[in-house]
Amino acid sequence: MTKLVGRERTVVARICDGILDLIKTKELGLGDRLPSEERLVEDFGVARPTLREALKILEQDGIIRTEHGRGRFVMAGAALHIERPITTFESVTDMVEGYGYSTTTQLLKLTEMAADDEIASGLQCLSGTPVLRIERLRSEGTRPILYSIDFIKAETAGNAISTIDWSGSLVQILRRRGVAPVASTANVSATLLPADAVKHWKLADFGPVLLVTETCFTAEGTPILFAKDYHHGKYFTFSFARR
Amino acid sequence: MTKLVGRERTVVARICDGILDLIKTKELGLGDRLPSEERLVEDFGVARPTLREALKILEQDGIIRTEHGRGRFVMAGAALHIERPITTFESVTDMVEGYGYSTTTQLLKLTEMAADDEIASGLQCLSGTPVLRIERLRSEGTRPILYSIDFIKAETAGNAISTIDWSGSLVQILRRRGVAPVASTANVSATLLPADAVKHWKLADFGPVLLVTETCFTAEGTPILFAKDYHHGKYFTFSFARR
DNA sequence: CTTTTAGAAGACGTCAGACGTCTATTGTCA
DNA sequence: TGACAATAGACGTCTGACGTCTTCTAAAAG
Repeated sequence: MTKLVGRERTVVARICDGILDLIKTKELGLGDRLPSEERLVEDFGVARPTLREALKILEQDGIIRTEHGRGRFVMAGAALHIERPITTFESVTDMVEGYGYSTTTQLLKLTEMAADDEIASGLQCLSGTPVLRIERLRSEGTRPILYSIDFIKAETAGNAISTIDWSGSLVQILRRRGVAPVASTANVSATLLPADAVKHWKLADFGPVLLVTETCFTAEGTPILFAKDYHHGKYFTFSFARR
Repeated sequence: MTKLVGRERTVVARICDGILDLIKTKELGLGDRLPSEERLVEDFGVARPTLREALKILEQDGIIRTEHGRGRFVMAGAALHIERPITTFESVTDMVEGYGYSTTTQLLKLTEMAADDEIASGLQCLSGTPVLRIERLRSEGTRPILYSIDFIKAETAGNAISTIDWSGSLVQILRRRGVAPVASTANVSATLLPADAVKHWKLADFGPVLLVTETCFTAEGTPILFAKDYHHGKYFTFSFARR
């Protein structure tokens, strides 16, 4: 599986890391000019096209800026280092852990239903397609901090519904079934908890919530999971870079 | 200013657009294999290193995935097309317009003050540094939808404070002063309007707000603007891709 | 002596061709 | 029939060269 033991994966990746190191170790500051391609080629012992592929990546990432005839310069993006950018795909479970919370997950309700328009649009299937609705609540101690509703096509779970431990990471469950989500389109808004959830599960005084609605895709581009995560406003805040 | 009239800027950019077009026009679907480098080199009439720079960009963007010895494949990222991704830097003014709102901006209060810890951290200056506090309200008709507080160093405005029309786009004002913000680190959370703002400006029943706190940087990496934008929960929702 | 201008140097942009390595397929041999 | 070796296709990297853009400098003009 992994043949990248002990060294970098590719030369290009190694160069990227090398240059990022230069910036991280303050050898290069904001606005500074990078060494010329010729110098970098010498320093890293690589060919120019290879070096340029690496530089293009950094440029694309907003780390450096290129000016024809002048050189390359460390850009604001280099300072825009975000600890846990929301733009990096990760499971809710990992995200919550990353925030330092140790939560318990409670499966509120597991139902099979027909996809309504919103779900069908999220999972890119036809309205009425059988889907699994997984309603869960994560709590830090006794305090609920994340109410979520996940939808997956019923066929994805197959007939393993009853054997699955739904209180674990949904992403991991899917990964084990060979349909690992690797990316998503997401949407964030501020709202309140759904009224029926408040009533059914006694979730009053939850306050403003950060609602993240996302459709997760496999590497092949198949929508595999549609999720609505209601993050307690006091416990969650998301960071990202804009450029 | 613009020497890119009539044609693409660079060959690499032209290739990127060309390949994205292939995907957009459905000539290439999710999971499909791209033509080989050799074929693409022929089709686009470019050299292989040049082509590869373009492909590296698309790979970095999550549009395609590369497998050594197998080829390149259209990835989920290609479907992850977001209309107005929050991860693209733009002024609040442009953002609001992009949402189709035609708002009027009201300058609530303009004060000079000493930076507290939060502001100092945002603008990366010392606590106590003189800053301008620009408190504004954008309304759609009579309905307030965006309450914002912006901070810039007093020295940035210089002695032009009184001559500036603060109801315009702050980003544009800065741009005209030669310190155009081009990127930012941002943070989003769900909360309510600050109590004092509600009281002073009669902003009750605003409901849950999406608070975006961001530090904007110039191309040189100088923090130039620290902003707190309270978006009305019912009127704003932000999209982005995660990968 | 000052100003203008042309040249050179430095740096990025692109092209051309070659070789290595990885994957998958095919065909042969046991 | 099954295992293995050869081969073709595709990406990864290297070498070298030429074009264009920016800047600086030094020579030429005033």
